[in-house]
Amino acid sequence: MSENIKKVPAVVVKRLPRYYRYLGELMKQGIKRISSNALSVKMNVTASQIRQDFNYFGGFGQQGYGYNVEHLHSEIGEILGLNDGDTTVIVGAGNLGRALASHNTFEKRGFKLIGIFDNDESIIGTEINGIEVMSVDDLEDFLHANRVDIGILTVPKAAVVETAERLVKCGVKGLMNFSYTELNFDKKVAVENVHLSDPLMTLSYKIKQK
Amino acid sequence: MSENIKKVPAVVVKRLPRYYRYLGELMKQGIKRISSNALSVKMNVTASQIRQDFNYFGGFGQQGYGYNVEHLHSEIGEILGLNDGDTTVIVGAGNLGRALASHNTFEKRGFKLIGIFDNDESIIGTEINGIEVMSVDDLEDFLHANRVDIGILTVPKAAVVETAERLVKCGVKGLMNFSYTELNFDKKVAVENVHLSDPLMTLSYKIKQK
DNA sequence: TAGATTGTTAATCGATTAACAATC
DNA sequence: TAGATTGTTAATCGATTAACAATC
Repeated sequence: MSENIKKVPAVVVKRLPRYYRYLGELMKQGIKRISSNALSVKMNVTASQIRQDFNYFGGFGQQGYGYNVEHLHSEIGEILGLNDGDTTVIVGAGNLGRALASHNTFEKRGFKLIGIFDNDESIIGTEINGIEVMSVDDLEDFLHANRVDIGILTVPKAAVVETAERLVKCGVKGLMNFSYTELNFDKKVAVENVHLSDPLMTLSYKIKQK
Repeated sequence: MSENIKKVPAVVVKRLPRYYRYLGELMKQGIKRISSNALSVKMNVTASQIRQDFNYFGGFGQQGYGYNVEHLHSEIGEILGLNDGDTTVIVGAGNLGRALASHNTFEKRGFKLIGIFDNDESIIGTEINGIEVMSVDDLEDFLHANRVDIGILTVPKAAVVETAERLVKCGVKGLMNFSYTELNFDKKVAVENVHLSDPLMTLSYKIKQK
């Protein structure tokens, strides 16, 4: 029941989306409550870890009963900030940028895509998923006119640092970087570097071991 | 100098692609050798960890000198199996499937995309990145005629389990799953579940803490 | 109430870091 | 050779698991 005083380890935070996913699934199945033990079997982790993880945020269960699935799901969503209506822009309307824009997964988790930018004249003005592609030249204007929380970077590697800095300068607080470099900002800016080829490489490694 | 006897921790394997990336970058910059200490500064990890990690595979350095960048890079590539010419197919030619097919990152790491499949008649027969989209009905025929190592699953959630099983039944050894479920196969099949919304959610969390 | 299951403390395990002898 | 830096062992730290008292 302790307040959120001690810092939550990054490893715990990284597990939250997975809990969120499983609990969402349970809800869909109409399951109202679940014990840490039952959940541990489904998720293939220990019940101890589940209870420890949840207790970083102050215990959402009830002795003798377990956890209310819907309540726990919504609490984790709240912890992750999925109800904050975070706004995003995608910079780089290439294949990946377009795919992410068209994907509805992000919206489903409560993120609002409000702008797509590119520097290709032939793309600017076209629509992706109902949003008009704007020129990167208008990036600052847009960012000053609209609060943007998260920037999704699907620009070529060579452009990523400059683009990131422009976003940050205009108040963007988080960056999701898909290019083959690693962005590193000071503590003020949160960064997630996503390298799609990494899991493919570890797969390749695992296959060799078989 | 020990042989690859004790099992390499998963956490070490996961770091290999990152080393590979940094070493590739150093090569491009024309840097021939580097000490664990210099690399640790660049990568923002400890020199100790770097040396420990490499020693799981048997020490690639030289006392008093450091590591030969090109040699280390190629050794890590070898460990990851990037020279094995692993073949892949993409099942699901939606936005994400198309983006991955068009992306040249996978090829650059030595993976060969040899087939794309979908069930949409209007897509079948069209070309993506020079590869014709085939019908999923022909999946088994294709897999029997061609050795496929890794299957990349960009099908809707509802179809993923069945599709995965079909691939595995035909000898596919690894699966990269992009759908919003988690695949779990027995030890024989390697699986990497990639959830693109996870990093976005942890970003959202981190932003809240600032 | 008795049974179940949490919240939480204590024990264990594994991963990271420090230290240093080996050696290029 | 002297200096640098690895490979590797030992110490520390943190995360996971086990255990159990609290309590619904």
